[in-house]
Amino acid sequence: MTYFLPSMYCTPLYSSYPTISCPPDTLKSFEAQKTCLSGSMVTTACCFPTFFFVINEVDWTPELHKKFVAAVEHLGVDQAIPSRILELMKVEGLTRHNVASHLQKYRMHKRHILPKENDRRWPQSRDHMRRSYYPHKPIMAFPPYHSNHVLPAGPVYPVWGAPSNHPAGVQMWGPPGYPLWQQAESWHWKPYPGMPADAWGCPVMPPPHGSYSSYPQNTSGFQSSAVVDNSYSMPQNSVDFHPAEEVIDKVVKEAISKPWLPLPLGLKPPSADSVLAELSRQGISTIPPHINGAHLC
DNA sequence: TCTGGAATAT
DNA sequence: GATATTCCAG
Repeated sequence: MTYFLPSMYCTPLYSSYPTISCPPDTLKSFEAQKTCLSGSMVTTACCFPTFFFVINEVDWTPELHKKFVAAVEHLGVDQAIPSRILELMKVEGLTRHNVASHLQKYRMHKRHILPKENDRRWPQSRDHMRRSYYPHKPIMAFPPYHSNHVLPAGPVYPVWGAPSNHPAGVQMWGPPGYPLWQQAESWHWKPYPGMPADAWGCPVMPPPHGSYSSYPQNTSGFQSSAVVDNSYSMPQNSVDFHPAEEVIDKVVKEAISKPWLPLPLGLKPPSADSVLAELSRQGISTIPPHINGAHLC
C-alpha cells in the first residue's frame, strides 16, 4: 500500500539523508506516531525532499478483512482465488499478492480453528472480552495542512475504518452467521507492541504542563508523552475525535528547528525501484537528485 | 508468461 | 505473529 504524507512532515534535514537507518525503537515509535496521525498502519517509510513515502504493507483492518471474507464467501471456497477475490473487493491499491498472502493465512486459520470449534464453540477468553471495548480506528486521512504540500489530486491511500456493527477489536473470519469465528482467540485485532490497546487512533495530546518544548526529540519520548500514556484519555467516541493537529505541527516544527537532536521520525527507505515506479505512477517525471542515483537500500 | 499456492524471509 | 516475497508447478 502506498500513500504520501504532506510535505511538511519531510524536513530539509531529512532530505539531506537519502539513506536513513533507524534503530528499532525509533521505528516502533514512528509507528505509534502514524497511528496518531493517520489511523493507518504501515511499516516502511522513506522521506524525500518534497514528500514522505510510506509503502508496501497492507493493514488488514476488520473492515478490509470483512470485504475479503465477503468476497471469499461470495465466490465459494473452491473458487476463491486471489485474482477473483481482488476483483470483488474493488479496493484500490490492493494487489493480487496482498490478497494471496492474506488468503494463505485465512486458509491456515480455517484449518487450525475449525477442528477446535467442534470442542469449544464459544471461546470467551479474557483477551476477547477486553478487546470488545477497543475503540474503532478513526476514519482520518491527512487534511491539506499546507497548500504547497506535494500530494496527488486525489487520495492515493486507502482509508479504512468505516464504522461497522462489530467491535473494532474483532477480526471476522468467516461469514456473518458464524459468531464463533469472530471470537477465535488466536485471531484478533492487535495493538502496537508496547501500546495499550485502547491507544488506537489516540490523538496527540499536549503534555500536562503545556510546553511543547518538553517533547523529547527522540520518538520514544514522544511516544511515552503523547501516545502511550493514556492518562491523556481520549473521548469515548474516538471515531469522531480529531487529533490535535496543531500539536503535531509543533512537534514537527521543533524537529525542523533543532536538527542537531535525534529525528522524531523513524525512516526506513524503500527500494529505489519502488520509489521510481511510484514517482512515475504519480506522473512525476523529474526525479530529484536525492532520489535518482541515491543509495536507497 | 501468468497464476495460485506453499515455503520462506522480513 | 503478520505480511511480503520467493519459488515452483500447472
